[in-house]
Amino acid sequence: MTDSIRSGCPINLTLEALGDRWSLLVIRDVMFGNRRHFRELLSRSEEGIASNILAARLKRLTEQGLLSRADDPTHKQKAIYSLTEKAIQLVPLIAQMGAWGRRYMPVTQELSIRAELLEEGGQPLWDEFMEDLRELHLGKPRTRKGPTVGERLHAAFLEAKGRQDAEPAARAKGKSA
Amino acid sequence: MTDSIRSGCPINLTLEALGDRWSLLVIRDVMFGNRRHFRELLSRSEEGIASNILAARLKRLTEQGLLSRADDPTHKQKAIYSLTEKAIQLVPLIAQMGAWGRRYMPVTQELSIRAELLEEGGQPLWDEFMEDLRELHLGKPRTRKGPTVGERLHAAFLEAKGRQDAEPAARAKGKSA
DNA sequence: CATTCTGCTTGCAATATGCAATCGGATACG
DNA sequence: CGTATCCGATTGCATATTGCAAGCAGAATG
Repeated sequence: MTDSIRSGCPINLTLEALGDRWSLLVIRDVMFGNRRHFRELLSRSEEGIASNILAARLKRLTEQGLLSRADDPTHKQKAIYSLTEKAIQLVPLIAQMGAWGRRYMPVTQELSIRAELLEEGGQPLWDEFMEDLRELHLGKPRTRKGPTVGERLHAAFLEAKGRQDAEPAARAKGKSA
Repeated sequence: MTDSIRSGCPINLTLEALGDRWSLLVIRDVMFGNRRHFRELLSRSEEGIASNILAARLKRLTEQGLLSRADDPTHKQKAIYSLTEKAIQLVPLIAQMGAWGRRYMPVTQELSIRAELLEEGGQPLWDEFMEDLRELHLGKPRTRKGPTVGERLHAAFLEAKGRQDAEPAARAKGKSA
């Protein structure tokens, strides 16, 4: 996490901002899981981030202008983390990461259903998602009606999860009943 | 560079494959700079990679199936590194990284001209570029004629560089003559 | 007043990175 | 030949980052 700039190349600078093992995972959890508090990010983390690492990343991401931090009115010690526009603009990048990972890495079905939908939806769906995120994190009311992209992704995730839970062990043998 | 899998999430797995400070820069140099030998990657590296890190990354990327290694017939100690299809499929991801970096990070004009062109060209240009890379790295002849995307990007880069060299220091004050 | 929850810190061991020097073999040049 | 250069790495060592477990003080809850 040294902040010294090695070169002015866009790829390099993006890598310096997000190219470690945790930063983008934190943003993913805020973005797709709507985790807004420290404890939520800590205890519901799929990968099991350590508290000191999470604290360091939240601090750095806030300093970098990717997250903003606000007091929670319901609890004087609670902090609410929100995505900034800069982070919301990462949606296409994250979608491409998901698409590539889904194609070439040993992903689990359950966790990749969202990536699949994002890939199928393409830029129009990404734009919708970004609109929804702006409402959720920046307070800008959206014009579109109906369920948000986040809700649709989450519903599909739960559906895939339910389908998998109902059908244990059978997958490994390729059976369907 | 631990290889233990933390979760089956596509984002996480992509991050585990490429989410360090150097892996993607090596791929970038092979892809855009057509650096195919160890020494080329080492000495012409914009960010100044150390030889032990480069060796470790080349080894790991080869093991991961992102690069392939072949003997150079002209020199028994030379190795030629080539992109695999898996790495060529990173073009959209890298293009999005460039686009985001260009928008939000303090990039240098000279080094971001290629990212700009890739962004403007969009998916059709990315597809062309990937076709060209397949010819260069996988030996698959391309159907299209004319200069490759790599050549066009490089020409634009040289042009931007020349323009900047001819006009020293003036940029900082916003003068044009 | 004790318990739980809040974001976050500390100590410490393990791992990764950065840097400079160097390796043994292959090639080029005289 | 002989020696200088090039080849893809490797080694030793200092520093930086990570991972893990435990603990912190203040705020809310019962």
